[in-house]
Amino acid sequence: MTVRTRFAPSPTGYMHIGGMRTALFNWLYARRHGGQFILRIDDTDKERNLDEALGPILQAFKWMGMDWDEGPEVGGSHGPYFQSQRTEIYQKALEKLLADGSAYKDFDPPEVIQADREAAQEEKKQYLNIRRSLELSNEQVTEYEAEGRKYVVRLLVPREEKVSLTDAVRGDVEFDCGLISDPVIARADGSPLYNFATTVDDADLEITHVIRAEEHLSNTPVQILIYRALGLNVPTFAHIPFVAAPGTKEKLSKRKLDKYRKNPQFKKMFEAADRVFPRIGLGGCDGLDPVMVEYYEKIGYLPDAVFNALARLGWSLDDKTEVMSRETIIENFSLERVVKSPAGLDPDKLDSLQQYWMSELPASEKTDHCLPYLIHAGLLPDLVSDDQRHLVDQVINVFGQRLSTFGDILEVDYFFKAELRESDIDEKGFRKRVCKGEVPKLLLEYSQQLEELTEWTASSIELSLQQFAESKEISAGLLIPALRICTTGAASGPDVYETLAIVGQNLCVERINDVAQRAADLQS
RNA sequence: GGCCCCAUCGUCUAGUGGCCUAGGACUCUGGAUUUUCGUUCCAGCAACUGGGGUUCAAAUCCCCAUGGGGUCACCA
Repeated sequence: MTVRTRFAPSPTGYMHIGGMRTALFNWLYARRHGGQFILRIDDTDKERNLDEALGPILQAFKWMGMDWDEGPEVGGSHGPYFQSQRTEIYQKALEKLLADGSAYKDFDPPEVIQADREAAQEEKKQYLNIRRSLELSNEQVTEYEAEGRKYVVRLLVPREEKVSLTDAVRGDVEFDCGLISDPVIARADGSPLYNFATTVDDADLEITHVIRAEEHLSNTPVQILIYRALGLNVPTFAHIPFVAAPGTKEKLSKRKLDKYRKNPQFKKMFEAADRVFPRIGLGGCDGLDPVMVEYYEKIGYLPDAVFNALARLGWSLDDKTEVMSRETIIENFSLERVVKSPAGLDPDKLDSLQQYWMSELPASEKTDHCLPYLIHAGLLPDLVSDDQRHLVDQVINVFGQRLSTFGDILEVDYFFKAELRESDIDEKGFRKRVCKGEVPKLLLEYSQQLEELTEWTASSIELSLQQFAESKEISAGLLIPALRICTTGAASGPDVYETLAIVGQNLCVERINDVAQRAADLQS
């Protein structure tokens, strides 16, 4: 039998990074065993705009490079893949259950149920639904229905039984049915509820392995009961640990964002968002946050890095392999090596993986990815000329390992600015490095030499500075930081000679004169 | 509260009774390289939640405690 796994997102308008990890394990398992990975959309909350709500989710899969064999856009032989379009299938299953007595119509209104629950609570007793409607004779049921009384359908739980399952990651787990209330499987309007719809769908789509987050473990006995009542094959279940917030054991949740901003490990991701997003027109952190997969795409992570990091969250290949290509991960993925305890997302680890995968990326691809940031930030026009592209190549080259995420390119925006404003200059560095003794005077003098330089390369600039320093009997180290500040405004950055070479002769001379003159004025 | 799950360095993890004076990676600290930052290299800090068993031998098996988490809807 071929392996078939699935991921069933609700169209919520964004893809949760923890959900992506669950999806990844499903995808990996299918790919490892040459099976199929299916995307099914749990869109029972009908009203939403589906395109808007589903688009970002599909985009996240595409970005991650996780294709699906059946589902939206690609179709497949087991469709439809939207729950909202599968109502007849549920209806049929429901009728079957009702017909053979595995389920029953419950005419108790919600208020009565609520009262029962409160009563149980008051007596400090475990609540179990009271099966009043089960006492009804067939005639009464028909009568009630004729009257138009509302009812829900409940699964009749065999209270004397126990349900056990062998979970692929957790081993044997047993539940006592005597403790399980009869779950509602269909609402008064006939619409199915999650546990029921999921079970019917998983069976109908012939899913062989249900790999999902551990919070579903307690849903499993009910689902197994439904499989049994319907006479369906029970798939293999694998309950994987959820993804926790960095440094915690709590499930990562979008509702706790305010708390995460203060989390020491998480903080820098929010700071990066504040730094990058406003500049590329994505408006701060309110729109994108590190709980969403889209955040990683938009801030400029490599899908390979996120893929690698997510795969390592709760799974390991062996005792030492950390950096893994997709191929390696696919070849080695197994449910047996999934850890049982929750794993906190580790931004530091992700960054280190990111750095590795970035270093593996061909230079021209780095340029391709950086270009949109520069364009959106208004530093380059929409149509980039060959010269401009070449400039980006050079900048990326000297920026080297400092370019971790593509958004980092904005840190060296000075290479793309026609003029350097006073506000662009690092104030502290300016006072400390430029407004210092003879420095302004020396800079003005040296800029004349630069102006006369016939060859404008990093090495010729370096040579000229050395000669100048010698002639003045000073250390070149005195002028290096000042030159950097004058030409870029930044207190630190790539090699100063390379930097000057890229900025260009005219601009360098102009900027040095400007800034040094201002320093000289301040001194007097 | 009932039920269920989980428990190794700060973090992610290796470990399935003897290869464990517990291994790797990230972070951090120190050093070397680099007239900045970063990179790279080298070194270092750092953990089996506690208590009982079982056994010649336990991080590994069993029990209890503690702690953490999940779940108990006409949500998914």
